[in-house]
Amino acid sequence: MHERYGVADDDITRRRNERAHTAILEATVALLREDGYPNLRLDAVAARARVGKTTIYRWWPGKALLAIEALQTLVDPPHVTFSGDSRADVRALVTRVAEVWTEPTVGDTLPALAADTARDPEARARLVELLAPRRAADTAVLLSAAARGDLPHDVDVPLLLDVVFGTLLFRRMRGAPVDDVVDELADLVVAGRRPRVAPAP
Amino acid sequence: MHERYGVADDDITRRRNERAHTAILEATVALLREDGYPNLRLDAVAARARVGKTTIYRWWPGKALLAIEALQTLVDPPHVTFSGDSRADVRALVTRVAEVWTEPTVGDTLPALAADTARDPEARARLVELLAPRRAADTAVLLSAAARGDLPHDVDVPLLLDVVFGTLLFRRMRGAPVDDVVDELADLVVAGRRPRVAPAP
DNA sequence: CCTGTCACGAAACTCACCGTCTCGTCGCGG
DNA sequence: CCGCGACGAGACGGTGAGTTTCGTGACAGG
Repeated sequence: MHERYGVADDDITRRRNERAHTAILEATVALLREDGYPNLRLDAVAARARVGKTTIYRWWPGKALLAIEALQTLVDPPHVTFSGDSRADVRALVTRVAEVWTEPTVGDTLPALAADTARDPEARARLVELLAPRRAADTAVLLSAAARGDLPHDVDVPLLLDVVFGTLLFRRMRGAPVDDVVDELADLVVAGRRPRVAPAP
Repeated sequence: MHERYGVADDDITRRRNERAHTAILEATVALLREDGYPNLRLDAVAARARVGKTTIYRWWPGKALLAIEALQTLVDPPHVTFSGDSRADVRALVTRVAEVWTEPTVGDTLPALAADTARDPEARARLVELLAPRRAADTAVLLSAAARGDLPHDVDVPLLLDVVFGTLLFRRMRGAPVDDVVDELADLVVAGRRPRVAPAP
């Protein structure tokens, strides 16, 4: 065949369309925020991005994968700083998670995507990848706390992260307040202290 | 008006159709299990239940509410027994939750419903109600453990339940094993013991 | 300067499914 | 025997996903 086909697909395909590419992702984020994933129409994305629907389908196989890539920027961890105080670091971690889940674009879209990709292992894998950078950053926080001796040396970090992510997401899903439990959750992680009800004022 | 309108709607409406009513719910459960919520077609429900689509829409406003009611029987708690041993009771609780979430009909459908009802507070309320009986039963378990002195007397029961439900559901959503963490989670609840990695065999 | 190529935007199109509507049937009470 | 109302079947309109078609403009090579 021709030699040009030897180059990576992305290099060939995406050279021309920087503008369209980012415009599509931005439009998707905006519409996810306004209408939610179930009401996201690709016609609307195309219209807002001033792009033909063709262009969208040239790069993404469908609605789900487009939404996943669009969420990436929102979910990626900001800068994670280490204070050296495990309690403070973990509390910051929990707060960051609460913020992401509370963001409507993420908190509502994520369960929708989980449902949409339930029967498509490949798409599901992509969805899990979406959280990978954040999980990596948060893993580092817990490992550093463990190294400092503030967590058991053989602590199951992934499971402990699931406790934080899962508890907050579940509260979001059932409409319970999320921000209110940050401290209790941080104490649970860092001290094994089970949550108490706030004393009467 | 006529006196017959004084009777509750259900009594009037549902007298005639016992058969159709249960057939619809059973068909919905079966199709949820086979195809998943996103692929659930009401035409298919009607066909399998040998019922006109009209009959479905006579009683349910749409797909979401029908699915919620169909899940009810699966989510309702079986018999909850108290052994008197808090650790054993809590472990049984966690196991029950893991079983429900693992059941594909529930574990896949619940996030989908959460997404579908994100912009409809009334439907969302119904969805939360779906879990109410189970939550009530599990609340009793934790309260009895607290009364026995095995949990702090002022323990935040709802939040602790969110930890159990949320952690397991989140693991299910991200494709991680659910059954494997039952013991660790039970220990977290009953002793504040943070999860450890299993020692090498 | 001309020409072929290729990605693009716009829009028409197909297909599937939701929710509604129509119609003929059947069971039940009067 | 008659009439009412719920029923099953299926046709219908509307909406949105994903595909196809077509005309345009940017760029490269001659």
